[in-house]
Amino acid sequence: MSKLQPIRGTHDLLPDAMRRHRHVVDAAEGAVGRYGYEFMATPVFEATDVFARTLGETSDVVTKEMYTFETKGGDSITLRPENTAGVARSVISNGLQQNLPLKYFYAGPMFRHERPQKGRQRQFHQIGIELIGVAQPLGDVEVIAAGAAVLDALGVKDHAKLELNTLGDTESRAAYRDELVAYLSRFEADLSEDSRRRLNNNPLRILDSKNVRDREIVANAPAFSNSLTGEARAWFDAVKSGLDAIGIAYDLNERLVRGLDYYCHSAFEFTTTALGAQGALIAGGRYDGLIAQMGGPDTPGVGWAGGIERLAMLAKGDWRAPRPIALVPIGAAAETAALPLAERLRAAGYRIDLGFSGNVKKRMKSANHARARAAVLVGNDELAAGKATIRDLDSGDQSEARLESLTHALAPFR
RNA sequence: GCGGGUGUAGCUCAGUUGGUUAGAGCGCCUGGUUGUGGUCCAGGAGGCCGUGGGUUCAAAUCCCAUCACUCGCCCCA
Repeated sequence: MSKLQPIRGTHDLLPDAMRRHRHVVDAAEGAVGRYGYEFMATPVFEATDVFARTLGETSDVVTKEMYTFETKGGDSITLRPENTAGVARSVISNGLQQNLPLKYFYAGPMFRHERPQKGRQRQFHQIGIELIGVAQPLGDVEVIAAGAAVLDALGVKDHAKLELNTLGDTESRAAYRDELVAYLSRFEADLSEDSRRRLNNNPLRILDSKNVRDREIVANAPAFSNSLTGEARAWFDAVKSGLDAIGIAYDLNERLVRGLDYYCHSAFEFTTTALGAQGALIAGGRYDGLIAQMGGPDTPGVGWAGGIERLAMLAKGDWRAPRPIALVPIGAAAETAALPLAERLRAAGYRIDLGFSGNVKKRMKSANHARARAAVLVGNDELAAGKATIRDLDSGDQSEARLESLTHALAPFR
């Protein structure tokens, strides 16, 4: 094992892994493209404020997981831990509220300083979509449907189930928060340390605690659904009936919460049990308050993000490298002729392997290693006759073809 | 940040109660084949046994520390 290792929590994407990775991105782009979402990208780093203010000063991501640096000019910048804040910033920066609704798809690296685990890295990659400027429950439905379509395209639908909850509107949440804090305060001494801390700054998160004692206490907590305003309830009902109408099954989960203030109405996760502790494949929700909170015009939004590595581990497909055709020159004269011949075949769309050195045996061996479909042998005999020998490397059959008509003769091996 | 497991060849792994030149399979290289791959045969290269310290006549093996990976907690995608 070499001493020179990548930074903890980061991984190289060698071609085998990269093809798998690309497949997730391409399949997702295709799926959400049918809903009108277009590929875009924001910078990998942003001013620290973009994340610190929007993700909530108390969230784990902000308090202990961000990669934050000071620039030579003295500004604080942060490697993005997620992409929604960056998209929101972009909407404001570019004055995009003039073109609503916006439908964006993104894919790229995110950075969180967490303890690495299976399906959890410090540099990881997400795909995601954002629907900005739609203040109707139908927006939530479409976003969720697009997520389901991505899972379907990747062949992982069977591994995933959709969990759904509502966080209501601001009024509902404030009312519930008071009620919940009142209830939990009676058990403050019994709560876990984490949950006691959350009691002040993030009480909804306690509903999500995995601590056994916390769960017992939470089991009898007042239900959020009772605090919903009529408007919030109607919104949620509309989302549910929209999903029903297109046959997307979901499990209601009142424990599914988001700790961040700007989240409202729909919160959802496509989860799996196939990846150990890392259950979330795609997670998202509505964030109507976000853009306004960042200083932009009051603009609603809803979206989700999915972990590419997690999806790639479950995705079904064939990731082998595409098969080339090997061009095998024999002798000095043939080597000279091979280079322009290779270029001509490449220009015609063929994937041509032309080795840099080696005798026939060596070149044939590496052709086999590259899983080439065919080898094109060109030696003095062939050159003199203006021909090439084509060997089918699967069957071993050989035939001859005139050099001028090679692009046609190789068609079966394309 | 907290707990458990694991670190031996490029990869997957053996390695006895501590004992002499640390092994296998796969992969890689060379040859058997001067213009023909896959199969077969023969040969070869490649290891500071994760790193540092300790115990011992002697450490891949026992002890301590450290780093990395991994599983779980936490958090999330």
